[in-house]
Amino acid sequence: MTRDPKRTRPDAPTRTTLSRAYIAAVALALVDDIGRDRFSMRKLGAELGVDPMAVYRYFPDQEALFDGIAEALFTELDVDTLPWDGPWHDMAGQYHRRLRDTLLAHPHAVTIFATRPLRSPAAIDAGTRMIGQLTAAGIDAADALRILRCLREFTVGHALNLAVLQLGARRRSRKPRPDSAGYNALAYAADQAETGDHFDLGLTALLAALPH
Amino acid sequence: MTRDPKRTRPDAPTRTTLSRAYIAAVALALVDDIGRDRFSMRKLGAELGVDPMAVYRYFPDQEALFDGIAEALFTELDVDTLPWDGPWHDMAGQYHRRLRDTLLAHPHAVTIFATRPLRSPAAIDAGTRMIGQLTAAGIDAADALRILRCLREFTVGHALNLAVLQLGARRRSRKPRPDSAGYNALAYAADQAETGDHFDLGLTALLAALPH
DNA sequence: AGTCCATGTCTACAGTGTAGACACGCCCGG
DNA sequence: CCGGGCGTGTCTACACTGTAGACATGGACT
Repeated sequence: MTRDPKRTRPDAPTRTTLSRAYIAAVALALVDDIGRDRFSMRKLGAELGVDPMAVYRYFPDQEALFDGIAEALFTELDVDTLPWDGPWHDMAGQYHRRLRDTLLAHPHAVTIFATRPLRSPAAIDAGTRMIGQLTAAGIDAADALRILRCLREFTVGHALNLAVLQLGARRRSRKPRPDSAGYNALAYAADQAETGDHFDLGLTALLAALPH
Repeated sequence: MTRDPKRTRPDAPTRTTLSRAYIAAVALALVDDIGRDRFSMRKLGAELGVDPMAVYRYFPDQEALFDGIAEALFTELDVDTLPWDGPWHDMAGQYHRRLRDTLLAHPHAVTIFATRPLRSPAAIDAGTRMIGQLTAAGIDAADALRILRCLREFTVGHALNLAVLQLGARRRSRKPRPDSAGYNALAYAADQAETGDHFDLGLTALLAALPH
């Protein structure tokens, strides 16, 4: 089961005190390990080597901690290294591909990311920069936001769908054999289409049909 | 707060015994009222006028009950009345618009729907019918599945995003005034773009760029 | 030296999902 | 007619959850 027994867990920064970022990173690693539903503040405390209540000095409640996890995922995107100077199609394409890859690297955390708005300064800053790049290309600001929302919603929906399928397949393991009665056109198509290889199809379709 | 004090709750079918469908419908109504996080089996039992443990005669656990809620949402789509005989663009367009409308009518239940695969017979049947309509139009089965996945992922991602924004706005109520420092290009664009009116943009873009 | 405050700890409480034994009504073979 | 099974709802109990509130402690600053 644990393919990677020594799962990478962020090292404590010489263990002086806790910090929001460190707690969020450990919480993310714990969610990666055991999933959101098995996650608990007590287990997080144990993982931190600290009383569970200590976390509440840094986050008002579990919901805020999950906001922190979403933030940690966002910083993993490293948006500063995007092509902010080229055509916006390149920037947007790369950004959403990175978003997809990052989310799929944390399948257990995708629902956490997908179910809350990201309002951290870094995220807002990236959003404004994107809007700016589109308006610089002659696109109305409102249209720019619409376009970016479409791309983002497709990407997040895609990652969420894949994560759900992948995690659900683990416990069900129901794949009808080609000779069984349940093997219909849908199952046949699913056999042909590798799961997840349609992301580029949708992304390029969206980019192609939207204004340049 | 409760704009609609007498919230429509499905009538008991002359109250002989419970049933999976009835329990799922009441659970959905309860989630609509109080949200998924405040939902509990005990409250569901109270709403049903029955011991909480009675539900476990019909669903093995809460997760299975939520599967039932997702099923209830799917049946609300009434897929039989889709234009199964016309061009598949019409069928797919109408289907995903209905899906969006239904999900937005249950903002508190969107996360439940989005975070589990739908494997009910009705859903599988609808899926195979859709695949069939696309292959009848000369599209390879694997490509048909890819196309449908793109559309579905965009739609679900969209509904999830809107639900999250709408529900989050209720508790935060943070909308920067135009004269404040936090009013940047993103906030300006958000003021211009009505939330949610970009769905047609993305859907038609996807349909236009995909094979006919 | 004394005060304050940030940080971590402890206890406690209300509420959760659900396992397992129990009670009651209906149906059906004798 | 009966008696027993069985489907359905009930009750109790347990391990576990998030988190409020009081407490300890150690270093920093006056």
